[in-house]
Amino acid sequence: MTENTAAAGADSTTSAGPGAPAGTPRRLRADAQRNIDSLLQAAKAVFTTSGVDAPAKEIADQAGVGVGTLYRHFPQRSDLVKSVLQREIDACADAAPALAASHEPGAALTNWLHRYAELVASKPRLAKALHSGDPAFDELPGYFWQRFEPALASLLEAATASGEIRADINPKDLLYAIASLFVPMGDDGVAYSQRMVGLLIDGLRYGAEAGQSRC
Amino acid sequence: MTENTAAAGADSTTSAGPGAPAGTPRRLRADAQRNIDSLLQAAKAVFTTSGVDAPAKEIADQAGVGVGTLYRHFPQRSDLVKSVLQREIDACADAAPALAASHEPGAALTNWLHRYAELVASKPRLAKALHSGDPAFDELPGYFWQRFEPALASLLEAATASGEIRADINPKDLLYAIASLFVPMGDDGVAYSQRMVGLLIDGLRYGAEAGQSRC
DNA sequence: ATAGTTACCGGAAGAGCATTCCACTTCCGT
DNA sequence: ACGGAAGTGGAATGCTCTTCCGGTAACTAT
Repeated sequence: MTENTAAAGADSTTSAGPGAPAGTPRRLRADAQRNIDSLLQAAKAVFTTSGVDAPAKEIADQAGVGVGTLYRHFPQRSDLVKSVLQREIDACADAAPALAASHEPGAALTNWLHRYAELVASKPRLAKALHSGDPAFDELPGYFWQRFEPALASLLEAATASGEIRADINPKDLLYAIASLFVPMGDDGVAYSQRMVGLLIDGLRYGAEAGQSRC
Repeated sequence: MTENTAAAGADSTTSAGPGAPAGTPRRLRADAQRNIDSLLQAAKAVFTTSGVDAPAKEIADQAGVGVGTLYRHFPQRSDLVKSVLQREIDACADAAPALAASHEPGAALTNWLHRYAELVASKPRLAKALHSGDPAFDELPGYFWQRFEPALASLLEAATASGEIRADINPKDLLYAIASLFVPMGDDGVAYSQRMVGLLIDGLRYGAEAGQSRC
């Protein structure tokens, strides 16, 4: 994961923001950036163990900062949830080029798809919060596709070019199909869903040799 | 997903001693029953205006009782939510025979379907809480079908017998279809969904004269 | 009808969490 | 090294949930 993480503001980092209204080219101080990282890391851990409604102090303690610092960077709880998800999306999307560089195209693709499935599977509570109708999360689905579609597209392209994968696969469809497999599942069905995803990936291979399979 | 028809029997009368458990349903005192009614009515109102997370005191005040009384009858918040929903389901289901007695079969059917659609449409937040994975609500879907399927079945039967409605309609399918129309909608799309339901109901009529319409 | 026996009511008290505020600390440019 | 500004931490405040118990009103036996 690269250093992204604007807190609530959604700005900062490298871009000076030409479109921004004379706003904040001010770079974040080093300790502030460090604390934000700690908070996001702690929040991710606490969210998975104690749920998204965990006490703020628990997150602050785990990050080794005061609650004031938490509220400074994430005035609303939804800001924290949003940033955690964005960071996870980034981490997963950034893994695509890395895998492409270190594996055969076919292996890179399947590895990444499992990584993606893992991400989708491990966030049932976050996904619920996300679809709760809270307008604070409206931008997340867009970010999701914006990051994942190009990432998968390049992997697919490489695998197709090397002849390991058939050519009639649409990235968005595949992402959506895998995500759908996990929707109805609770905590138990994860293994089942993993098997289904494996089947799906095998299906990708099939067409490469046999031309076109059934629907 | 497979809905389970869980037995929703579970009455509030838990026999205390093994000595005389039979025949002592321990009737509720009159004022207690009155307060429970007030609480359910108030909870319904507050849930729709302030959401399911509204303060307990707000509900107690609106019901004209103390918070102690609320917690006596509904120790858990989910108990209150569950009871409110059951009461609404009951009210809607009980409206079916009443409509059948006071209207032509066709009118009774369409009136009831609109009533049902209204119920489904007005409870997005409650529905969310219901699907939140909390096992406290596991029995509710079963109760839903158990009450509504027979209610609609009798209305459909009468309307079919009088020739106003075609015969190839399955009660459960129709209930599910109407409920589905409201799923993706937020607060704005209610009007749209209502139009779709109207269309659906018109479709029921169509087949009665012309045989079989498009899907 | 009356007195006795409960079940039940109501709100005050205790505990926990979210959020704010500001004196103090740490960083960065000069 | 120094001064100013950005950033920090945690005490303080207010709100809410939940429990508890003295008082009250409803049933019951006579």
